[in-house]
Amino acid sequence: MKNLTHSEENYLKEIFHLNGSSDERVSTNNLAARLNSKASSITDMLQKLSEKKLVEYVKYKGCFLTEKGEKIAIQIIRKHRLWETFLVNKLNFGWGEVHEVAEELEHIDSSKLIDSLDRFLNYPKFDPHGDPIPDKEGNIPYRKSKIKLVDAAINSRVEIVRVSEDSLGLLKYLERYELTLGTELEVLEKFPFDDSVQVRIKDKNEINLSKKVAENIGVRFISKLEL
Amino acid sequence: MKNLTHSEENYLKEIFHLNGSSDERVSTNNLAARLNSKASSITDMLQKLSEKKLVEYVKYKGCFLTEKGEKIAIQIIRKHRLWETFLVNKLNFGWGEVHEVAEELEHIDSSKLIDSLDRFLNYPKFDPHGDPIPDKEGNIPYRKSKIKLVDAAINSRVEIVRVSEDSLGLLKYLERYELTLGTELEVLEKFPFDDSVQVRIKDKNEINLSKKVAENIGVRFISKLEL
DNA sequence: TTAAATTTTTAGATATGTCTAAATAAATAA
DNA sequence: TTATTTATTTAGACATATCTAAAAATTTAA
Repeated sequence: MKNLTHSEENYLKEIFHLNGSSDERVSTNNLAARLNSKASSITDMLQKLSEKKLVEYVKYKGCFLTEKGEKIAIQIIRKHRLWETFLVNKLNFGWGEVHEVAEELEHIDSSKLIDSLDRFLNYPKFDPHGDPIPDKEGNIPYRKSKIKLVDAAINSRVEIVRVSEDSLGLLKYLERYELTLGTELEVLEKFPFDDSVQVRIKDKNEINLSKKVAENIGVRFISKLEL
Repeated sequence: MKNLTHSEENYLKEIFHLNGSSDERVSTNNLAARLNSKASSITDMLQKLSEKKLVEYVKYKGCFLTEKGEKIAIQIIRKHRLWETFLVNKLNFGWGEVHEVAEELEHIDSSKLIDSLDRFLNYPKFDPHGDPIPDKEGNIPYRKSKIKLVDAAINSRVEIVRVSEDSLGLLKYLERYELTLGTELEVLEKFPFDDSVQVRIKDKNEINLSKKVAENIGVRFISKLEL
Protein backbone atom coordinates (compact mmCIF):
# COMPACT_ATOMS: atom_id res chain seq x y z
CA MET A 1 0.00 0.00 0.00
CA LYS A 2 1.11 3.55 -0.69
CA ASN A 3 1.54 6.26 1.86
CA LEU A 4 -1.49 8.46 1.47
CA THR A 5 -2.34 11.70 3.22
CA HIS A 6 -5.20 11.86 5.68
CA SER A 7 -7.13 13.80 3.13
CA GLU A 8 -6.66 11.25 0.39
CA GLU A 9 -7.70 8.49 2.74
CA ASN A 10 -10.83 10.37 3.70
CA TYR A 11 -11.78 10.76 0.07
CA LEU A 12 -11.36 7.05 -0.60
CA LYS A 13 -13.38 6.14 2.45
CA GLU A 14 -16.17 8.52 1.54
CA ILE A 15 -16.34 7.34 -2.06
CA PHE A 16 -16.62 3.81 -0.74
CA HIS A 17 -19.50 4.75 1.54
CA LEU A 18 -21.32 6.77 -1.09
CA ASN A 19 -20.98 4.18 -3.78
CA GLY A 20 -22.34 1.36 -1.66
CA SER A 21 -22.61 -1.69 -3.82
CA SER A 22 -24.17 0.25 -6.69
CA ASP A 23 -22.53 0.65 -10.05
CA GLU A 24 -23.30 4.34 -10.35
CA ARG A 25 -20.51 6.82 -10.21
CA VAL A 26 -20.22 9.08 -7.19
CA SER A 27 -20.81 12.70 -8.14
CA THR A 28 -18.59 15.62 -7.27
CA ASN A 29 -21.32 17.50 -5.43
CA ASN A 30 -22.26 14.47 -3.38
CA LEU A 31 -18.70 14.12 -2.22
CA ALA A 32 -18.44 17.82 -1.53
CA ALA A 33 -21.47 17.69 0.74
CA ARG A 34 -20.22 14.66 2.68
CA LEU A 35 -16.70 15.99 3.05
CA ASN A 36 -17.81 19.52 3.99
CA SER A 37 -15.82 20.84 1.12
CA LYS A 38 -16.33 22.67 -2.14
CA ALA A 39 -16.89 21.04 -5.51
CA SER A 40 -13.74 22.60 -6.91
CA SER A 41 -11.64 21.02 -4.19
CA ILE A 42 -13.19 17.67 -4.96
CA THR A 43 -12.34 17.97 -8.63
CA ASP A 44 -8.73 18.71 -7.80
CA MET A 45 -8.44 15.73 -5.53
CA LEU A 46 -10.23 13.36 -7.90
CA GLN A 47 -7.75 14.26 -10.59
CA LYS A 48 -4.92 13.44 -8.25
CA LEU A 49 -6.46 10.17 -7.07
CA SER A 50 -7.16 9.29 -10.66
CA GLU A 51 -3.50 9.77 -11.57
CA LYS A 52 -2.60 7.48 -8.71
CA LYS A 53 -5.01 4.89 -10.10
CA LEU A 54 -7.05 4.86 -6.94
CA VAL A 55 -10.26 6.06 -8.57
CA GLU A 56 -11.74 5.79 -12.03
CA TYR A 57 -12.76 9.33 -12.85
CA VAL A 58 -14.42 10.83 -15.91
CA LYS A 59 -14.84 14.58 -16.19
CA TYR A 60 -18.38 15.65 -15.45
CA LYS A 61 -19.40 12.04 -14.85
CA GLY A 62 -18.11 11.32 -11.35
CA CYS A 63 -15.93 8.50 -10.08
CA PHE A 64 -15.72 5.11 -8.48
CA LEU A 65 -12.91 3.29 -6.71
CA THR A 66 -10.47 1.09 -8.55
CA GLU A 67 -9.72 -2.27 -7.01
CA LYS A 68 -6.61 -0.76 -5.49
CA GLY A 69 -8.55 2.20 -4.11
CA GLU A 70 -11.23 -0.03 -2.69
CA LYS A 71 -8.69 -2.18 -0.89
CA ILE A 72 -7.28 0.87 0.82
CA ALA A 73 -10.73 2.22 1.67
CA ILE A 74 -11.68 -1.07 3.28
CA GLN A 75 -8.54 -1.08 5.39
CA ILE A 76 -9.30 2.42 6.62
CA ILE A 77 -12.80 1.32 7.52
CA ARG A 78 -11.30 -1.67 9.31
CA LYS A 79 -9.15 0.63 11.36
CA HIS A 80 -12.00 3.01 12.10
CA ARG A 81 -14.27 0.25 13.35
CA LEU A 82 -11.63 -1.52 15.39
CA TRP A 83 -10.77 1.71 17.14
CA GLU A 84 -14.44 2.38 17.85
CA THR A 85 -14.71 -1.08 19.33
CA PHE A 86 -11.66 -0.40 21.48
CA LEU A 87 -13.02 2.92 22.69
CA VAL A 88 -16.39 1.46 23.67
CA ASN A 89 -15.32 -1.94 24.99
CA LYS A 90 -12.08 -1.02 26.71
CA LEU A 91 -12.17 2.69 27.46
CA ASN A 92 -15.88 2.90 28.24
CA PHE A 93 -16.69 5.55 25.69
CA GLY A 94 -20.35 6.11 24.98
CA TRP A 95 -21.92 5.37 21.63
CA GLY A 96 -21.94 8.93 20.47
CA GLU A 97 -18.43 9.82 21.61
CA VAL A 98 -16.39 7.51 19.48
CA HIS A 99 -16.83 8.65 15.93
CA GLU A 100 -14.81 11.84 16.03
CA VAL A 101 -11.82 10.26 17.77
CA ALA A 102 -11.93 7.24 15.47
CA GLU A 103 -11.77 9.61 12.52
CA GLU A 104 -8.32 10.55 13.73
CA LEU A 105 -7.14 7.15 14.87
CA GLU A 106 -8.05 5.52 11.57
CA HIS A 107 -5.20 7.31 9.85
CA ILE A 108 -2.47 5.88 12.05
CA ASP A 109 -0.34 3.85 9.72
CA SER A 110 0.88 0.59 11.21
CA SER A 111 -0.38 -2.83 10.27
CA LYS A 112 1.35 -4.29 13.32
CA LEU A 113 -0.67 -1.90 15.47
CA ILE A 114 -4.01 -2.67 13.91
CA ASP A 115 -3.50 -6.42 13.84
CA SER A 116 -2.44 -6.41 17.48
CA LEU A 117 -5.47 -4.34 18.35
CA ASP A 118 -7.67 -6.80 16.47
CA ARG A 119 -6.23 -9.67 18.51
CA PHE A 120 -6.50 -7.70 21.74
CA LEU A 121 -10.20 -7.15 21.04
CA ASN A 122 -10.61 -10.82 20.20
CA TYR A 123 -11.22 -10.40 16.48
CA PRO A 124 -14.61 -8.68 16.69
CA LYS A 125 -16.86 -9.06 13.66
CA PHE A 126 -19.04 -6.01 14.29
CA ASP A 127 -18.38 -2.61 15.80
CA PRO A 128 -20.45 -0.95 18.53
CA HIS A 129 -22.93 0.37 15.98
CA GLY A 130 -23.36 -3.06 14.45
CA ASP A 131 -21.33 -2.29 11.35
CA PRO A 132 -19.16 -5.12 10.05
CA ILE A 133 -15.41 -4.98 10.62
CA PRO A 134 -13.40 -6.05 7.56
CA ASP A 135 -10.66 -8.54 8.32
CA LYS A 136 -7.00 -8.16 7.43
CA GLU A 137 -7.62 -9.48 3.94
CA GLY A 138 -10.49 -7.08 3.35
CA ASN A 139 -13.33 -9.57 3.70
CA ILE A 140 -16.38 -7.90 5.15
CA PRO A 141 -18.55 -10.02 7.46
CA TYR A 142 -22.07 -10.29 6.20
CA ARG A 143 -24.98 -10.16 8.60
CA LYS A 144 -27.67 -12.19 6.96
CA SER A 145 -31.16 -10.82 6.66
CA LYS A 146 -30.55 -7.38 8.03
CA ILE A 147 -33.23 -4.90 7.05
CA LYS A 148 -34.11 -1.35 7.98
CA LEU A 149 -36.63 -1.03 10.76
CA VAL A 150 -38.73 1.13 8.47
CA ASP A 151 -39.14 -1.90 6.19
CA ALA A 152 -39.85 -4.48 8.88
CA ALA A 153 -43.17 -6.30 8.73
CA ILE A 154 -45.99 -5.36 11.06
CA ASN A 155 -46.55 -7.86 13.85
CA SER A 156 -43.02 -9.13 13.82
CA ARG A 157 -40.44 -9.34 16.58
CA VAL A 158 -37.06 -7.97 15.59
CA GLU A 159 -33.67 -7.28 17.18
CA ILE A 160 -31.65 -4.11 16.66
CA VAL A 161 -28.38 -5.08 14.99
CA ARG A 162 -27.19 -1.77 13.62
CA VAL A 163 -27.53 1.98 13.99
CA SER A 164 -26.06 4.61 11.69
CA GLU A 165 -23.09 6.13 13.34
CA ASP A 166 -22.75 9.46 11.63
CA SER A 167 -25.59 11.30 13.28
CA LEU A 168 -24.75 12.29 16.82
CA GLY A 169 -28.35 13.43 17.27
CA LEU A 170 -29.67 9.99 16.42
CA LEU A 171 -27.30 8.27 18.82
CA LYS A 172 -28.34 10.54 21.65
CA TYR A 173 -31.98 9.87 20.84
CA LEU A 174 -31.41 6.14 20.92
CA GLU A 175 -29.49 6.29 24.19
CA ARG A 176 -32.31 8.32 25.71
CA TYR A 177 -34.81 5.57 24.93
CA GLU A 178 -32.34 2.76 25.64
CA LEU A 179 -32.55 1.51 22.09
CA THR A 180 -29.21 -0.24 22.15
CA LEU A 181 -27.80 -2.97 19.98
CA GLY A 182 -29.52 -6.25 20.85
CA THR A 183 -32.74 -4.64 22.02
CA GLU A 184 -35.82 -6.53 20.92
CA LEU A 185 -38.72 -4.64 19.41
CA GLU A 186 -42.25 -5.63 18.47
CA VAL A 187 -43.34 -3.86 15.32
CA LEU A 188 -46.93 -2.96 16.05
CA GLU A 189 -48.11 -0.52 13.45
CA LYS A 190 -47.01 1.71 10.63
CA PHE A 191 -48.51 5.09 9.87
CA PRO A 192 -48.44 5.75 6.13
CA PHE A 193 -49.03 9.48 6.43
CA ASP A 194 -45.63 10.07 7.95
CA ASP A 195 -44.04 6.62 7.62
CA SER A 196 -43.52 6.46 11.35
CA VAL A 197 -43.43 3.10 13.09
CA GLN A 198 -45.09 2.14 16.36
CA VAL A 199 -43.02 -0.37 18.33
CA ARG A 200 -42.99 -1.89 21.78
CA ILE A 201 -39.61 -2.09 23.44
CA LYS A 202 -39.40 -5.59 24.88
CA ASP A 203 -41.07 -5.81 28.26
CA LYS A 204 -41.40 -2.06 28.28
CA ASN A 205 -43.28 0.83 26.80
CA GLU A 206 -44.57 1.52 23.32
CA ILE A 207 -42.93 4.26 21.33
CA ASN A 208 -43.45 5.95 17.99
CA LEU A 209 -40.31 6.19 15.87
CA SER A 210 -40.17 8.69 13.02
CA LYS A 211 -39.34 7.65 9.49
CA LYS A 212 -35.92 9.21 9.84
CA VAL A 213 -35.11 7.23 12.95
CA ALA A 214 -36.57 3.99 11.60
CA GLU A 215 -34.49 4.34 8.45
CA ASN A 216 -31.31 4.47 10.47
CA ILE A 217 -31.94 1.41 12.57
CA GLY A 218 -31.04 -1.98 11.16
CA VAL A 219 -32.90 -4.99 12.49
CA ARG A 220 -32.91 -8.76 12.19
CA PHE A 221 -36.19 -10.64 12.04
CA ILE A 222 -36.76 -12.97 15.00
CA SER A 223 -40.33 -14.24 14.72
CA LYS A 224 -43.90 -13.33 14.07
CA LEU A 225 -45.96 -12.02 16.95
CA GLU A 226 -48.55 -14.39 18.34
CA LEU A 227 -51.72 -12.38 18.33
CA MET B 1 -5.03 24.66 24.47
CA LYS B 2 -4.80 25.71 20.89
CA ASN B 3 -5.13 23.44 17.93
CA LEU B 4 -1.62 22.96 16.69
CA THR B 5 -0.38 21.09 13.66
CA HIS B 6 1.59 17.90 14.07
CA SER B 7 4.65 19.80 13.00
CA GLU B 8 4.23 22.53 15.56
CA GLU B 9 3.71 19.94 18.27
CA ASN B 10 6.87 18.13 17.23
CA TYR B 11 8.85 21.33 17.48
CA LEU B 12 7.57 22.05 20.98
CA LYS B 13 8.31 18.53 22.11
CA GLU B 14 11.82 18.63 20.70
CA ILE B 15 12.61 22.00 22.20
CA PHE B 16 11.49 20.62 25.55
CA HIS B 17 13.77 17.62 25.21
CA LEU B 18 16.77 19.63 24.03
CA ASN B 19 16.42 22.26 26.67
CA GLY B 20 16.28 19.83 29.55
CA SER B 21 16.24 21.77 32.74
CA SER B 22 19.01 24.09 31.59
CA ASP B 23 18.54 27.78 31.08
CA GLU B 24 20.40 27.88 27.81
CA ARG B 25 18.54 28.60 24.64
CA VAL B 26 18.09 25.82 22.11
CA SER B 27 19.95 26.59 18.90
CA THR B 28 18.55 26.44 15.41
CA ASN B 29 21.09 23.91 14.19
CA ASN B 30 20.49 21.65 17.16
CA LEU B 31 16.80 21.57 16.41
CA ALA B 32 17.46 21.02 12.72
CA ALA B 33 19.56 17.97 13.47
CA ARG B 34 17.02 16.45 15.83
CA LEU B 35 14.08 17.12 13.54
CA ASN B 36 15.87 15.96 10.39
CA SER B 37 15.24 19.29 8.85
CA LYS B 38 17.14 22.27 7.56
CA ALA B 39 18.10 25.30 9.60
CA SER B 40 16.06 27.58 7.38
CA SER B 41 12.92 25.56 8.04
CA ILE B 42 13.56 25.83 11.76
CA THR B 43 13.88 29.58 11.58
CA ASP B 44 10.55 29.85 9.79
CA MET B 45 8.80 27.72 12.33
CA LEU B 46 10.39 29.44 15.32
CA GLN B 47 9.12 32.74 14.04
CA LYS B 48 5.65 31.31 13.82
CA LEU B 49 5.78 29.71 17.25
CA SER B 50 7.15 32.94 18.65
CA GLU B 51 4.17 34.86 17.26
CA LYS B 52 1.90 32.38 18.94
CA LYS B 53 3.74 32.96 22.22
CA LEU B 54 4.74 29.34 22.49
CA VAL B 55 8.48 29.99 22.39
CA GLU B 56 10.70 32.85 23.38
CA TYR B 57 12.89 33.39 20.36
CA VAL B 58 15.69 35.86 19.66
CA LYS B 59 17.24 36.02 16.23
CA TYR B 60 20.60 34.30 16.08
CA LYS B 61 20.31 33.40 19.76
CA GLY B 62 17.96 30.42 19.79
CA CYS B 63 14.79 29.83 21.77
CA PHE B 64 13.16 28.30 24.80
CA LEU B 65 9.58 27.41 25.59
CA THR B 66 7.22 29.85 27.21
CA GLU B 67 5.12 28.55 30.08
CA LYS B 68 2.29 28.02 27.62
CA GLY B 69 4.54 26.17 25.19
CA GLU B 70 5.96 23.99 27.92
CA LYS B 71 2.52 22.98 29.10
CA ILE B 72 1.64 21.81 25.64
CA ALA B 73 4.97 20.01 25.21
CA ILE B 74 4.45 18.14 28.47
CA GLN B 75 0.98 17.03 27.42
CA ILE B 76 2.35 15.68 24.15
CA ILE B 77 5.01 13.79 26.07
CA ARG B 78 2.27 12.47 28.36
CA LYS B 79 0.39 11.16 25.36
CA HIS B 80 3.50 9.67 23.79
CA ARG B 81 4.45 7.77 26.94
CA LEU B 82 0.95 6.56 27.73
CA TRP B 83 0.62 5.19 24.22
CA GLU B 84 3.98 3.45 24.52
CA THR B 85 2.84 1.90 27.75
CA PHE B 86 -0.35 0.73 26.07
CA LEU B 87 1.52 -0.78 23.15
CA VAL B 88 3.93 -2.71 25.36
CA ASN B 89 1.62 -3.71 28.20
CA LYS B 90 -1.57 -4.40 26.28
CA LEU B 91 -0.62 -5.10 22.68
CA ASN B 92 2.63 -6.91 23.42
CA PHE B 93 4.83 -4.68 21.34
CA GLY B 94 8.56 -5.04 21.86
CA TRP B 95 10.70 -2.29 23.31
CA GLY B 96 12.02 -1.13 20.01
CA GLU B 97 8.78 -1.20 18.11
CA VAL B 98 6.80 1.39 19.97
CA HIS B 99 8.50 4.67 19.33
CA GLU B 100 7.54 5.19 15.73
CA VAL B 101 3.87 4.38 16.26
CA ALA B 102 3.72 6.49 19.41
CA GLU B 103 5.07 9.39 17.37
CA GLU B 104 1.84 9.26 15.41
CA LEU B 105 -0.52 8.48 18.24
CA GLU B 106 0.75 11.35 20.38
CA HIS B 107 -0.90 13.84 18.04
CA ILE B 108 -4.41 12.51 18.46
CA ASP B 109 -6.31 15.33 20.04
CA SER B 110 -8.79 14.21 22.70
CA SER B 111 -8.36 14.69 26.41
CA LYS B 112 -11.18 12.24 27.04
CA LEU B 113 -9.23 9.64 25.10
CA ILE B 114 -5.97 10.16 26.88
CA ASP B 115 -7.49 10.32 30.35
CA SER B 116 -9.45 7.14 29.70
CA LEU B 117 -6.31 5.46 28.47
CA ASP B 118 -4.49 6.60 31.59
CA ARG B 119 -7.19 5.02 33.76
CA PHE B 120 -7.25 1.87 31.63
CA LEU B 121 -3.51 1.48 32.18
CA ASN B 122 -3.96 2.12 35.89
CA TYR B 123 -2.25 5.51 36.00
CA PRO B 124 1.29 4.34 35.26
CA LYS B 125 4.08 6.59 36.52
CA PHE B 126 6.78 5.39 34.14
CA ASP B 127 6.73 4.19 30.56
CA PRO B 128 8.38 1.00 29.26
CA HIS B 129 11.74 2.77 28.92
CA GLY B 130 11.56 4.04 32.48
CA ASP B 131 10.75 7.61 31.48
CA PRO B 132 8.29 9.43 33.74
CA ILE B 133 4.73 9.98 32.52
CA PRO B 134 3.41 13.47 33.28
CA ASP B 135 -0.02 13.51 34.86
CA LYS B 136 -3.04 15.42 33.58
CA GLU B 137 -1.90 18.56 35.35
CA GLY B 138 1.59 18.32 33.89
CA ASN B 139 3.39 17.13 37.01
CA ILE B 140 6.28 14.89 36.11
CA PRO B 141 7.05 12.02 38.51
CA TYR B 142 10.53 12.23 39.85
CA ARG B 143 12.64 9.12 40.27
CA LYS B 144 15.02 9.89 43.08
CA SER B 145 18.68 9.23 42.71
CA LYS B 146 18.73 8.12 39.11
CA ILE B 147 22.16 8.33 37.53
CA LYS B 148 23.72 7.23 34.27
CA LEU B 149 25.39 3.86 34.37
CA VAL B 150 28.54 5.50 33.05
CA ASP B 151 28.67 7.53 36.28
CA ALA B 152 27.89 4.70 38.69
CA ALA B 153 30.49 3.88 41.31
CA ILE B 154 32.74 0.87 40.95
CA ASN B 155 31.82 -2.01 43.25
CA SER B 156 28.20 -1.00 43.53
CA ARG B 157 25.03 -2.92 42.80
CA VAL B 158 22.54 -0.99 40.68
CA GLU B 159 19.18 -1.55 39.00
CA ILE B 160 18.34 -0.44 35.46
CA VAL B 161 15.51 2.08 35.69
CA ARG B 162 15.70 3.80 32.32
CA VAL B 163 16.97 3.39 28.78
CA SER B 164 16.95 6.04 26.07
CA GLU B 165 14.20 5.33 23.67
CA ASP B 166 15.31 7.10 20.55
CA SER B 167 18.00 4.75 19.40
CA LEU B 168 16.55 1.63 17.86
CA GLY B 169 20.04 0.18 17.69
CA LEU B 170 20.54 0.57 21.43
CA LEU B 171 17.22 -1.09 22.23
CA LYS B 172 18.04 -4.06 20.04
CA TYR B 173 21.42 -4.32 21.72
CA LEU B 174 19.84 -4.29 25.16
CA GLU B 175 17.25 -6.87 24.18
CA ARG B 176 19.98 -9.08 22.84
CA TYR B 177 21.72 -9.11 26.22
CA GLU B 178 18.49 -9.13 28.20
CA LEU B 179 19.28 -5.82 29.79
CA THR B 180 15.69 -4.95 30.59
CA LEU B 181 14.21 -2.50 33.04
CA GLY B 182 14.64 -3.88 36.57
CA THR B 183 17.76 -5.88 35.75
CA GLU B 184 20.38 -5.74 38.50
CA LEU B 185 23.99 -5.09 37.58
CA GLU B 186 27.22 -5.20 39.53
CA VAL B 187 29.57 -2.45 38.42
CA LEU B 188 32.94 -4.17 38.44
CA GLU B 189 35.39 -1.96 36.64
CA LYS B 190 35.77 1.11 34.46
CA PHE B 191 38.29 1.45 31.68
CA PRO B 192 39.41 5.04 31.37
CA PHE B 193 40.95 4.65 27.91
CA ASP B 194 37.53 4.17 26.30
CA ASP B 195 35.19 4.90 29.24
CA SER B 196 33.66 1.46 28.91
CA VAL B 197 32.17 -0.25 31.95
CA GLN B 198 32.56 -3.85 33.02
CA VAL B 199 29.44 -5.20 34.72
CA ARG B 200 28.06 -8.52 35.83
CA ILE B 201 24.43 -9.15 34.98
CA LYS B 202 22.88 -10.53 38.17
CA ASP B 203 23.47 -14.26 38.50
CA LYS B 204 24.81 -14.32 34.99
CA ASN B 205 27.73 -13.37 32.83
CA GLU B 206 30.04 -10.39 32.83
CA ILE B 207 29.83 -7.99 29.95
CA ASN B 208 31.67 -4.90 28.78
CA LEU B 209 29.41 -1.98 27.91
CA SER B 210 30.76 0.81 25.75
CA LYS B 211 30.64 4.42 26.84
CA LYS B 212 27.83 5.09 24.42
CA VAL B 213 25.69 2.31 25.82
CA ALA B 214 26.51 3.14 29.45
CA GLU B 215 25.54 6.75 28.85
CA ASN B 216 22.10 5.73 27.71
CA ILE B 217 21.25 3.49 30.62
CA GLY B 218 19.83 5.04 33.77
CA VAL B 219 20.38 3.20 37.03
CA ARG B 220 19.42 3.42 40.66
CA PHE B 221 21.96 2.63 43.37
CA ILE B 222 21.05 -0.41 45.47
CA SER B 223 24.04 -1.18 47.64
CA LYS B 224 27.78 -1.57 47.76
CA LEU B 225 29.28 -4.87 46.80
CA GLU B 226 30.66 -6.97 49.63
CA LEU B 227 34.12 -7.85 48.56
C1' DT C 1 41.29 42.45 16.39
C1' DT C 2 40.95 41.19 11.96
C1' DA C 3 40.12 37.08 8.95
C1' DA C 4 38.06 32.72 8.45
C1' DA C 5 34.71 29.47 9.70
C1' DT C 6 30.34 28.53 11.40
C1' DT C 7 25.66 29.49 12.31
C1' DT C 8 21.53 31.57 11.25
C1' DT C 9 18.41 34.17 8.52
C1' DT C 10 16.29 35.81 4.23
C1' DA C 11 14.62 35.31 -0.40
C1' DG C 12 12.57 32.71 -3.58
C1' DA C 13 10.81 28.01 -5.06
C1' DT C 14 7.96 23.72 -4.59
C1' DA C 15 4.19 20.69 -3.04
C1' DT C 16 -0.33 19.92 -0.70
C1' DG C 17 -4.95 21.05 0.02
C1' DT C 18 -8.08 24.31 0.19
C1' DC C 19 -10.93 28.36 -1.46
C1' DT C 20 -13.65 31.99 -4.63
C1' DA C 21 -15.08 33.48 -8.95
C1' DA C 22 -15.59 32.70 -13.69
C1' DA C 23 -16.24 29.52 -17.43
C1' DT C 24 -18.08 25.45 -19.34
C1' DA C 25 -20.76 21.20 -19.70
C1' DA C 26 -24.89 18.62 -18.68
C1' DA C 27 -29.58 18.22 -17.35
C1' DT C 28 -34.15 20.12 -17.22
C1' DA C 29 -38.06 22.76 -18.57
C1' DA C 30 -40.52 25.66 -21.60
C1' DT D 1 -34.91 22.21 -29.35
C1' DT D 2 -33.71 26.20 -27.41
C1' DA D 3 -33.29 28.52 -22.93
C1' DT D 4 -32.55 28.14 -18.25
C1' DT D 5 -30.91 25.95 -14.31
C1' DT D 6 -27.71 22.98 -12.12
C1' DA D 7 -23.38 20.61 -11.80
C1' DT D 8 -18.70 20.59 -12.66
C1' DT D 9 -14.29 22.26 -13.96
C1' DT D 10 -10.67 25.76 -14.59
C1' DA D 11 -7.98 29.64 -13.22
C1' DG D 12 -5.94 32.07 -9.86
C1' DA D 13 -5.23 32.85 -4.88
C1' DC D 14 -3.86 31.63 -0.09
C1' DA D 15 -1.89 28.99 3.91
C1' DT D 16 1.30 25.42 5.61
C1' DA D 17 5.64 23.35 5.68
C1' DT D 18 9.38 22.41 3.49
C1' DC D 19 13.73 23.19 0.57
C1' DT D 20 18.15 25.50 -1.83
C1' DA D 21 21.11 29.23 -2.44
C1' DA D 22 22.69 33.55 -1.07
C1' DA D 23 23.28 37.01 2.51
C1' DA D 24 24.12 38.40 7.12
C1' DA D 25 25.42 37.79 11.91
C1' DT D 26 28.13 35.48 15.25
C1' DT D 27 31.89 32.84 16.87
C1' DT D 28 36.56 31.13 16.58
C1' DA D 29 41.23 31.29 15.48
C1' DA D 30 45.32 33.38 13.80
